[in-house]
Amino acid sequence: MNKKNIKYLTTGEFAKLCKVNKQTLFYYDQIGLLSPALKNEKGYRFYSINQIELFFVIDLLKDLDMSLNDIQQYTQNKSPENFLTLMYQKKEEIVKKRQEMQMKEKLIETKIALMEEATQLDFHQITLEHLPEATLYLSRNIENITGEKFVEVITEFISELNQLQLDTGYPIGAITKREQVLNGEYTKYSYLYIEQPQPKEGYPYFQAVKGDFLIGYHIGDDKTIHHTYKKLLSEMERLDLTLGEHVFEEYIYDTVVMNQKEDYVTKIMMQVIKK
Amino acid sequence: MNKKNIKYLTTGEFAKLCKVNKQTLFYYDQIGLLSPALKNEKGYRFYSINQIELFFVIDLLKDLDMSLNDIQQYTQNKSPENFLTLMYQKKEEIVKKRQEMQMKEKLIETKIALMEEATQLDFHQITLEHLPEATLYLSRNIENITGEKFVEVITEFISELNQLQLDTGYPIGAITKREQVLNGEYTKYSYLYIEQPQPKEGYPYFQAVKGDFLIGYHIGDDKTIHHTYKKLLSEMERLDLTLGEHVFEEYIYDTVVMNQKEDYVTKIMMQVIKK
DNA sequence: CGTAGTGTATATAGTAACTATATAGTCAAG
DNA sequence: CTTGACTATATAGTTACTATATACACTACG
Repeated sequence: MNKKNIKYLTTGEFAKLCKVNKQTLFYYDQIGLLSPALKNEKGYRFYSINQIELFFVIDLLKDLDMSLNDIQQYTQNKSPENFLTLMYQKKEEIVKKRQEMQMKEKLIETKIALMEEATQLDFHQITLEHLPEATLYLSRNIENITGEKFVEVITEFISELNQLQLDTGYPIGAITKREQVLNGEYTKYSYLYIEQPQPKEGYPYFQAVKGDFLIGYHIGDDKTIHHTYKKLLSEMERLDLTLGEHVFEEYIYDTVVMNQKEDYVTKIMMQVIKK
Repeated sequence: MNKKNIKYLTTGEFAKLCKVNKQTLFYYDQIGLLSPALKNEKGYRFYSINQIELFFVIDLLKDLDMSLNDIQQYTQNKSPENFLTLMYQKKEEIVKKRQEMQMKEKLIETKIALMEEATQLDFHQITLEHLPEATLYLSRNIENITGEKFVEVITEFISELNQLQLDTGYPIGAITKREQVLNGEYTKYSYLYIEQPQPKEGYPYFQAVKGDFLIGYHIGDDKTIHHTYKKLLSEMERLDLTLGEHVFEEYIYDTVVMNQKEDYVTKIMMQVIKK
């Protein structure tokens, strides 16, 4: 900003230039963050035009989640060197933030795709489908685990998702082994999982076997899920199929889109082998 | 989120899972945004594990600058359709936000580059340089303009920069015509400008004539800039050059990095023609 | 020259979304 | 049966404004 500094701006004018409330400028003056170049004997504030540049920098820093207090640390120690240090630091932060934003964009896209898909489904239909290979990120084994330990495992699992940026927007599901299912222990899960459509290298993934799945939907509380399992198992027999290694369970509709447990929908995917 | 819903989490456990303060969950319960699945007779809260998914969605929406109040509008009208509508809307917003972030990343890069360059300069040196063609975005003419009108023009100019996303991080400079400079009216500027390294199509730009420039730096208040102009003009004569069409002025160090006007540095670029 | 209308100022209170603190009740382990 | 770690509520404090009330100033018109 530059030139014609003959002319000073009143608080109102400067506020308009900055696109902020006049009160905000009073506040900035009060806390000593950005004071007008001049004050006349009546207490009227006058800002020089080039102060807009400083305001823009303050606004930028604010946008990068810097507190006014921290910004003031800089404005009270202005220098080309300190400015450079600050900018280098903020550069790093903004790059990280942009990447996070891109992740979240993807996440929203996935949520949209999943929900669009869900609205097309007939939850009363049982289908036999061939699923292509998918990569799953697994939790620790949770087969024989106490309540307390379970909280620990799931906290760890979710921490990992955040740390390794594996939260793709796909639902967190649960895997049961054939053994338990044949025993009627439908909710004795072995692992939690989340699908990784673009798996990163170097993490311990579980490569889900591609293959044939008998897919059905359970409407309602998990407590009654055995009904749906029984229906699926009898359909399996009817189609002359045998149960494969694993069963996958994930929520289609959960607390995010429904108010009552009665309206939740769980997708059950039974791995099957054609005799 | 899923499974093993046999086990409920206490407020402390759930807070850890969500990576927030316990107080925040009390607060969310209080305002009715996210209440625990259960409360026992002693008032103890118990969250079901799948409530983490709802928390994550709330957290995502918050991250996209949605107020808790607005989020509550959704949570009180949950449905797959409303969720989709919301997500489509937020998708648009996040795309816009990501683009703004990318602009700001560029802006910071430019500020760093300019400041690094500045720290290398010898402000007492007058140099003759050949500058490549640069594209400038210009303000309205400000040659014979009253103080009031000037505020109007500059406000308009800055609004345009924001609206058309032309704030590249380069300084706002001022152009003077040969006529005024020869008359000794060094601060009778004709236009404000900002450099556009990657000019977009379809805007009325001023294509800066590439050519030879005599470049000097003024240290101190603009009020004394005539001294530097005189030095530059006499150096021009010494080198047997004639003044070209325009003179460009921009701040190298201003209120952003310096406290006093005495420390400001202005770069003066005089277009010259070799005889 | 007085007054209406707009502008400026200060002071104070209110807002959102927490965060911290104080006080008290609960529970499980030794 | 007491200690220590948890739970709860209630209240006050925080940040970065935003709104409101009141008073003074400046300008333009009749």
